[in-house]
Order: sequence, then C-alpha cells, then structure tokens
Amino acid sequence: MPVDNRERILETALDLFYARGYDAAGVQEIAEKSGVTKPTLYYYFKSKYGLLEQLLKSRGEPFLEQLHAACAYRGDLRGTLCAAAGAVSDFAKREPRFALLLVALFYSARDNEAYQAVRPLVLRLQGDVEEIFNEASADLGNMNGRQRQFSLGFIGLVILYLVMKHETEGEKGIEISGEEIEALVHQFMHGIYS
Amino acid sequence: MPVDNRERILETALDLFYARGYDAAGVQEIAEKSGVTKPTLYYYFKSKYGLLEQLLKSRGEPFLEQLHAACAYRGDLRGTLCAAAGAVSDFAKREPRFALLLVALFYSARDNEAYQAVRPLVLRLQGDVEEIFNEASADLGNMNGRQRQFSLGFIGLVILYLVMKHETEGEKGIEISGEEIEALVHQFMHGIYS
DNA sequence: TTCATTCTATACCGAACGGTATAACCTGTC
DNA sequence: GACAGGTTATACCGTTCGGTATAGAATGAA
Repeated sequence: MPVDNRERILETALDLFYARGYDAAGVQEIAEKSGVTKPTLYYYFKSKYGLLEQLLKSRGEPFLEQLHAACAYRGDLRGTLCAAAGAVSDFAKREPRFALLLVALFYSARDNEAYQAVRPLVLRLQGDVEEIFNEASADLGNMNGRQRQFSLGFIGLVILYLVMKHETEGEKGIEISGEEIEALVHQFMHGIYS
Repeated sequence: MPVDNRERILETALDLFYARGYDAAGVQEIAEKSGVTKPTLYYYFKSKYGLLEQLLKSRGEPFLEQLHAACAYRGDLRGTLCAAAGAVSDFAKREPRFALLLVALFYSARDNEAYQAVRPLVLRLQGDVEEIFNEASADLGNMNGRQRQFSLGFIGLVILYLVMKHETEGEKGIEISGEEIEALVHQFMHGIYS
C-alpha cells in the first residue's frame, strides 16, 4: 500500500517493453515484477494493448504539450527549431527509457499492434513540427510543399542524436547540450538552403 | 515443385517479419503463405531463430561485401563516404523490404531475440564504416578518438534518408540520387569540421 | 534397384500466451 | 455497521505458440 500500484505497473511495463519489445514482454511477467497479481493489472488496464496505450498517454502527453509549446513559431525558424529540439532533449533527459521506447516503436513494423498504438502520438508530433515549416514558409517564401519532408528530416536528425548519445554515453540521462542543438539546427538548415 | 521452396520460405519470412515484426509473425503463417507445411520449414531451418539468421545471412552477406568494398579508403574521405552511401542506396533499391527490416531491427529492443540476430551484422557494418574514419585520421590528423561517433552519425544519417524516401515515395525501390548522396555527405562533413 | 533428398499429411506435444471467474479480505469513509 | 474501492489467491479458460513424431510419397541419380 505504500506506493501507487497503477503507477508501478506502468513503470514496469515501460521497463519491459523497452528492454524486450512489446510482443515479447508478457503480462504475467509485468504483473510479477510490479509485485502485483494479474487480476490487479487487469483491474486498471483492460488489456495488454490498453496498458501500452495508457503508458503512451501518461508519459507522452506531457511531452507532446511541452513540444507543442516549443513549436510555436516566433518569426525565427532557426530559433524555433532550437526550441523544439531543446524540448525533445529536456524530455529525453528526464525520461530516457520512454524516449528510447518511442524511437523503437517509431521504427517498428507498420502492421504491428504496438505501432498502431504510437501512431496518433507520432502524427501529432509530426504535425506540430510541420506547422513550424508551414508558418515559416509564410515568412521565408514557399518551400514547394516540402514541409513534410523537412519535418521528417528534422525529427529523424534529432532522433539520431538521441540514439547516438545513448549509444556512446549509456542509458542514464541522455542530454544534448545547447551548443550541440545549435550545431544540429545549423547543419540541418545548411542542408535545406544549399 | 517449380520453384525453390527454401527460397520461397525466406521470401515469405522477409515479408512477414517486415510487416508484423519478428515476434508477431508466426511460423505457421510463414509456412502457409509459402505454400509449404511446417515440417518442411523445419527441414530447412531448425528453428524460427535459425530462419531469421539464415534470412539475415543470405540477404545481408552480399550487402556487407559490397559495402566493405565501397569502404576501402582511397585517400579521399568525401569520395569514400559517397561510395559507402552509394552502396547502401544501391542495395536499398534492389532490396527495399530487407533494408527496412534491417532498420527496424537496428532500432529494436536490445534484449529481444531478433536484435541478437542482427547484432553481428550491425557490428560488421559499423566496423567497416569506422575503418574509413580510422584511415582518414592518418591522412587528415587525429579525430580525438571520435571515429566511433562519426561512424554512428553517418550510418544514422543514411538510414534517415532511406526512411524518409520510403515515407514520401512508397515502398517500391528506394533510391537516393547521386546529387542527394553528395549533398548528404557534404552536410555530414560540414557538421564534422565546424 | 537402390538410395538419398525433398516434401507431404496429419496429428500431436508441452508451454506460454492473453484474459477471466470466483470469492474473500483489508481499509478507510459515511 | 454498512459499504465501496482496491487487492488478493487460486484456478481456470481457449488459443496460439514453437516444435516434433511418424510414416509415407515423389523425384532423380547411381
């Protein structure tokens, strides 16, 4: 009774989904490692899929809100992109395992249940970033409808940085420094305008 | 009897692993869609894991050899990186589904069986690319031991291009043009030297 | 003809899967 | 003292999973 069981289950699910993948992680095991029985798990989450959905919602919602705010265009593409990348970096620092789980799901098989669950989240993320380029195009002249391509590329680049940081530095607290963010954005924009 | 059953099984496995993921794809279904019974599948591949291994070997080996050749340093970092990226592009054009399967596995959960299977392939790939930077450092001065980081970044960037191409153009024949490859390499090196 | 290879059909195995039913227990609130 | 929310233990459900046992049939080479 000390801690919130529901929260513990979510935390354990995050650990296992991250380490083994959604399909390979068993409900039984999640319950056991949470110090809880299976009926308790099903008392809070009506299915394994529901568990993943709730996990994505509870951890993803704050991230999406923060990112959405950071994506507000302030008449400066470079600055806005830095803010967006900074929001991702902040989040990845606070919740490294969840961030990496998102990456894995982002690249996972399209017909897999787990991908269906992240899809709405991914779409909102893409939409927010794309909006930056849409608004920038009003200021900077048309982008020939390549906003989508730009946003995909930018997201991919930020993800790449995350994974690299994780690969070289270990799991605890992925952080991208301010200088690195500016360099990344510079590199990205240089690519765009050349 | 007309076609090679073993090859058909590999092809079907590629399709299903790609579409649904390794864990979610069932052996039974692979056998059925190959027009073959389960014992036949097990006659060629002693386990599901063995099937994945053989798939990675049969499709991956030619790719790795081609890439290895392309990674031979010719006193010109820029040119060598273009050659390496070109080898990836060629391969992705010929075998788009396999290339995308590799990407998904590359980013998948570390403790998953499937990741264990790609690991040797990934290590060889990384090693070949890293070798480019090692040899270049002899010519261009030391890189402060950042060869690994550079190779990870370069690989990630090429992968990002693949996924973007796939996302925007559909699945049949991912191709990266010569100009795009040069731009990509330029962008990457600009990032390095700034 | 013999023989190995390739493959079939069918049927089964034990284990694990996701999920549920039942019935009782604790704890705090009203 | 009644009641609701949270939780337990236990046992079970049907299904699917990866994998196998058995016994035989087609094929082509020696």
